Amino acid sequence: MDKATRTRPTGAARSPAKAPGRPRSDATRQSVLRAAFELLTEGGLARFTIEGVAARSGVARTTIYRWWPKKGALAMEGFLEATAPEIRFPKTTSAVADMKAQLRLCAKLLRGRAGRIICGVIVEGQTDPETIAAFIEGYLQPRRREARAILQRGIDSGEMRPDLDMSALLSALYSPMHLRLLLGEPIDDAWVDSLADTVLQGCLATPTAPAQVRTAAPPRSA
Amino acid sequence: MDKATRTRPTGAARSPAKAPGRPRSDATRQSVLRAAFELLTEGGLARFTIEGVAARSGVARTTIYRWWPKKGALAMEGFLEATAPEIRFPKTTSAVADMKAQLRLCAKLLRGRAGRIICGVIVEGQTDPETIAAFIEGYLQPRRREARAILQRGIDSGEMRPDLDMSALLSALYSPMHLRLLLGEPIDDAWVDSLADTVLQGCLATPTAPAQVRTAAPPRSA
Amino acid sequence: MDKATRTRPTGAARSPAKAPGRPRSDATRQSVLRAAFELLTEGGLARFTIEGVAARSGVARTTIYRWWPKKGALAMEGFLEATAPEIRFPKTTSAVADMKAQLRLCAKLLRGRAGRIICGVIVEGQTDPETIAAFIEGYLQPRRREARAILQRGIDSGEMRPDLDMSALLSALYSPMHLRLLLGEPIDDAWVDSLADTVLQGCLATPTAPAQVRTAAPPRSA
Amino acid sequence: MDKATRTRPTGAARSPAKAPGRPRSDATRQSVLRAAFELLTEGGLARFTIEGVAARSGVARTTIYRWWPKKGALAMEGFLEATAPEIRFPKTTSAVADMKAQLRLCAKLLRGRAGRIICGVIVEGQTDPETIAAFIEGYLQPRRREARAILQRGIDSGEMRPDLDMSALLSALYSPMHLRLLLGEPIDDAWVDSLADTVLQGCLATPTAPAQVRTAAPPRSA
DNA sequence: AGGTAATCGAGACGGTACGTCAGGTCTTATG
DNA sequence: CATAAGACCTGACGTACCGTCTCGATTACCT
Repeated sequence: MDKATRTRPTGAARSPAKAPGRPRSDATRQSVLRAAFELLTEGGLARFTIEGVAARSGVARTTIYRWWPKKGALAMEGFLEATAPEIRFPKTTSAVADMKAQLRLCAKLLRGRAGRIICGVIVEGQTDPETIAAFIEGYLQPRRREARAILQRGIDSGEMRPDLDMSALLSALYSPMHLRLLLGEPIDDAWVDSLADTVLQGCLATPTAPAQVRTAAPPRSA
Repeated sequence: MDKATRTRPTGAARSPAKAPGRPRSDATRQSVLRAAFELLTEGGLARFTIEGVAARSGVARTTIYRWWPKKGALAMEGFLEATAPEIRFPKTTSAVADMKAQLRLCAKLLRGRAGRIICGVIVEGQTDPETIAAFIEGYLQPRRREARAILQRGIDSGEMRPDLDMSALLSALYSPMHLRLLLGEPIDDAWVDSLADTVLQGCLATPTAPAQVRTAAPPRSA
Repeated sequence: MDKATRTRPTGAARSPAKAPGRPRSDATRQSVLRAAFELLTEGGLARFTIEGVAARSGVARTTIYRWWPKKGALAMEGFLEATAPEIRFPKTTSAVADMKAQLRLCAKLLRGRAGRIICGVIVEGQTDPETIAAFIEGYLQPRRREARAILQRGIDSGEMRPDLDMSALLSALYSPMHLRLLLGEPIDDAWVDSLADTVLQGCLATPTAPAQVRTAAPPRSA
Repeated sequence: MDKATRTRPTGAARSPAKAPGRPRSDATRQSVLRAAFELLTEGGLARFTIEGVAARSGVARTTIYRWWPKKGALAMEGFLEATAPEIRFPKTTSAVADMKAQLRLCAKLLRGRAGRIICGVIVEGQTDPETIAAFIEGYLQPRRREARAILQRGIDSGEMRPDLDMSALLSALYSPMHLRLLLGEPIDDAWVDSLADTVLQGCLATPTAPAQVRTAAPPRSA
């Protein structure tokens, strides 16, 4: 975010040294993020409080405020820190199959601890635009980019229509599960699959009988 | 909602009946709900506070707590009170046209003051399941019911496939705009239309060339 | 001070009832004042902190702020509450004797716990004029009034000059011990006596040899 | 004061001596003292804060802490630095006249910026004995010494009684104006004069009618 | 010239207290 | 009973300074 900027003012400068005063303690940063993540995960939002994070992390409140002036920023960073490694993208077969695989992966993420945090981030975002921006930028966009790539491969291979409205399509695929998350409704794989089928069914180059769509799209063959 | 029940636990008597003590003042109720709605609308969430509502409505805090023990309940009730009349359902031509009309109507609602409130309700709902339930029950369900009816008419008339997964379809159509609302992204009619086109395109009984879908579906004719 | 005003807005109204809501708890008030007094007495100034008072008294910080928006006000009121009964005025013989008696009494007060508090009040007063005013009004004035009466009796009886500049005289008699208090210097009775002798020696109607003043002035007799 | 000692623990050598490391920057010292003085003068105590001094002087906080571990020490040194030159002692006529002249001079000082600082020093002194000591040593004592000299001259010339209790007398003359300062009461020359008259009236070798004292003491004549 | 030893600036960090805001609960009196 | 008014406790907020600490960059003197 901007701590990076703070730590290393000149983005370019790869010179190892530069910061004047005492260097920022990474241990402190880690421990704050971890505490934030845990609290958000356990008590979810209600328990997620700067005081709480300070208490659990053993870091002074003031220090937290120094680096994360907004609670949302803290939540978001804690989230990214903790879930970044979890984001694995699927291999490749047909575009539809890949798409569904990624959706299932995403659903799994939402079902887990990360789901609670996303709710927290969105809630915080209601009061602070920057948090929302960070969320979109740091979480949604990457996923959309990847999904876009998958779809593009589908178009290129002739599996999918070339006139897809990608933006709309991605919304139709990803929004529902996030809204469900916020509404506390379950997000199981079956549901995700049926959504994907329903939405993708009109996107194939060769419109097929509904039943067929269910079993992944046959390339251009037929 | 349930204040009726609370005021007069003697289920049977809905007649003008005799209440033991001083009867609940409707003026008070109204003024609280109006204040809540205004605050939520103006300051949105940050300003929406029991204290604030009490101050603006001129009602004692205690009284508010008595009737709306959860902030979410207050928000939700204020929301319904104020927006119920605004919910107009579209006439009828083709199912697709009706669907798009309703989606646009809904989008308009979200763009307006009601949008702010919905965010508030969802946020409150994160801490209080009852609020979420009330939201789903009182706002989402009616809309879905109506949409379902539209789609059913489409199926019955042969305009749409008979094997639609309605639930998934409705999610695909309605969730994206609500998520956009929460993310602070604009919800204009053009976007809504392109979403509807994208999603509905695979739902027609007679798969059409993409361009054709754009101009509303021709009934069964061709 | 003004809590009185707050509790009973209409000064005149001695009618037993009037305050709307829940009446102020006197237990709370007492316990805050006591805690304040103790802290001031023990740790003197450094330890005298709203948080500390709250902790020791078991009263919520907010409640303290409600009634004593300035720390000085709290110190002052605690001081008066606790020392009011201690202020005993001397009997009567000759004016000079009475005067010295009162001075000794005052010195004793300053030597005790009250001394610490007076320092606190004066310190707080440096930032808040109202505190200083309360101190002058509530502590200094009463003492001066009494001293004035003593001197007046002395004049009436012919013991003292009729042309005394009372104001200056009182300053000369009372200020030194208060300044000593602030400077942490001891205030023993011998010192007080020698001061009184020195200052009063020029105030007698019949100027006497220095030594004679020491043994209190003989009324008009000689 | 003692920074010398601190800088060069090798007590003996006050000669240009050998300092191992980088010598202390006098520019820094000056600028800190000036900033301290200004802040104390302008905002009086509330604004007088190490951070503030650092900010205004452009000197690092650490550096300030190194040389003035107590805020009081800083205040005191800044005070002396800035007011030392202002301390002018009166010439000579009669002892009483000299005395009054010096009192007026002192009053003038207290009325000015120095007054604010003295308050600050005394306040700080409440928490730190060294500050009080420095204040007494560096400010009060010099004045008292001079006053003592004046009175001694008066005694020697026969103008004043030889049995004066100097210590008490000085207290009676100097304390009142300092206490007034702390209480925020005005210290005008007229008031100072009347105090001096009242107190000194009993100190003359030849007791006089009150009116006469008012117009300065007649040397030895009568 | 290099080493040693100090000052000085910059800033992170853990703390304490501040004063405020909101949430809830309670105690009274009145309608 | 429902209301209004308000006292009270709780918990968190965000801020201001404090005093300590770690760095690196100077700036001397002393080999």
